[in-house]
Amino acid sequence: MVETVPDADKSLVRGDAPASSRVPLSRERIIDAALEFIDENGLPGLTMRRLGERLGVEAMALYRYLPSKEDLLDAVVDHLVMGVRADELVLDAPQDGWQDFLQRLAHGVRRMALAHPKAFPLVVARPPEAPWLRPPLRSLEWVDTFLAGLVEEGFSDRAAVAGYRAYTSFLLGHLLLEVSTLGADVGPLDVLDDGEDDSHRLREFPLVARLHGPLSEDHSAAEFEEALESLLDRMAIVRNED
Amino acid sequence: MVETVPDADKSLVRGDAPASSRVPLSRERIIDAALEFIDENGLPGLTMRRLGERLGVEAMALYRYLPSKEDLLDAVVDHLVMGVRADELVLDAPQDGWQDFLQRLAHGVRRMALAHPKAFPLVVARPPEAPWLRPPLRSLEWVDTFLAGLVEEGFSDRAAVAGYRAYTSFLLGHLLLEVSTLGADVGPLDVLDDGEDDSHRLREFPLVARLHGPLSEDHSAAEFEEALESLLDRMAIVRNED
DNA sequence: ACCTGAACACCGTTCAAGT
DNA sequence: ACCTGAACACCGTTCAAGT
Repeated sequence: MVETVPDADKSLVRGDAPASSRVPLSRERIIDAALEFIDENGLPGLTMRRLGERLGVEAMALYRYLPSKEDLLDAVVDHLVMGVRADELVLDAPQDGWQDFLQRLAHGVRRMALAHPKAFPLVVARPPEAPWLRPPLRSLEWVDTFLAGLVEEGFSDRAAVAGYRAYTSFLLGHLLLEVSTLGADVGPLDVLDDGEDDSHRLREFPLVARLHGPLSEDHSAAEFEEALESLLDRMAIVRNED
Repeated sequence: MVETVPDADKSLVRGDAPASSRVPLSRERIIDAALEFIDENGLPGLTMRRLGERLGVEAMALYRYLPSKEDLLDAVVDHLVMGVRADELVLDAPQDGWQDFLQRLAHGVRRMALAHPKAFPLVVARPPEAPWLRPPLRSLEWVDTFLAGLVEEGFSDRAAVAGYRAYTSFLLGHLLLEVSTLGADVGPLDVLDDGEDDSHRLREFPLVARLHGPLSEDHSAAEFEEALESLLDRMAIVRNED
């Protein structure tokens, strides 16, 4: 987001090397640039060489700050996951009960996902460090915050852990599907081919054809809300049974 | 699964080229081999060249049957999604009510996911052809079957569509997380590093340390069942409200 | 101290040529 | 009709060398 490069010398005619080398490279700067690149061009387009180019540097220079591309992607994921903690609307601990706490957290994660639809699948795809670090809450910090929040609000250990699992499953399913309809374009090689070929096959499936209208409507926000409420109701029952 | 190659000539000492070229290449054979390869070696290991090698052929030969690697991956996904229809335990239409229908379908998809944990993420990752073809039920066939099943059982059009969306979100979230703990190893480059570094950071998060036991237990099956029941209950309410 | 050039092994893909 | 050899443009990554 923040363009740290002073536009002093845009003198060079062809902007191939923006000479942003004034600000020295850093892990932070590389990670930010990678996320921006993914937001703009999609995951498959991200290349060490192209990322270097964007930073006014040869690809090999990046290896002084990150051991590999894998590590870069992990760092981007961490950046996103930790970014949710910086969201002022998401507070660290329950203030108005656990339900309010989980509501705010869910909306914070959703904002992150919608802000970076092409990067969010990464949060899911990177293999987790431990089986109980479940995306999208895949950090010790978040697991701790989450469990502490529930235990402090009267959940048993078992119920808190069960809640963590159900909650992450819910977030993942809903947000991944919502986001996939946004970040669908893999690049500029997108040929619009709707209409012809689709309607051909649609004649085989008259029900889908009839429901084409309702099927195309987007009610993601309302559906997210409803499913979240239903999950919280379910958790409330488990909590009181204990 | 089915080895169509007769083991007539395993005569060649080094098994580099299994000379399976007796059976001519075909789209089917390539897709099957690709799925097996992913099951064994993981997605990142799949390469046109290595897949050719497995089939006793140079990589370029594959291009007579599939236009690109992207198309190959799409074909693998289709193969998996359609494979669920061949599962005898999953029947096409409601026989004992819609709840039983959705239960059988959910378990069929789950069996597929657990049988191919390293390939299942593909079902999610491939960009959908239309926004209303939602993984893992991403085919006109399944959308039609699903909607027909519900409408036939008294759901309004709107309720059936809402059900389709809630149901796919549920399957995706639960199965992706269940499967990611299975297919976690990206290849043979897996260095086990548990113990030392983890326990170091764990001292910062005493609650996670305390709950390490419960957090490591696997109750996927029971949690899947419970969440599914809860979803069906929710759908039953929507159905009756209509 | 920080970056580059040249190189290596490996990709996906095309196409003329082999059998 | 079906497959291969050679080639192209592009990867991630290493390392000695430049400034």
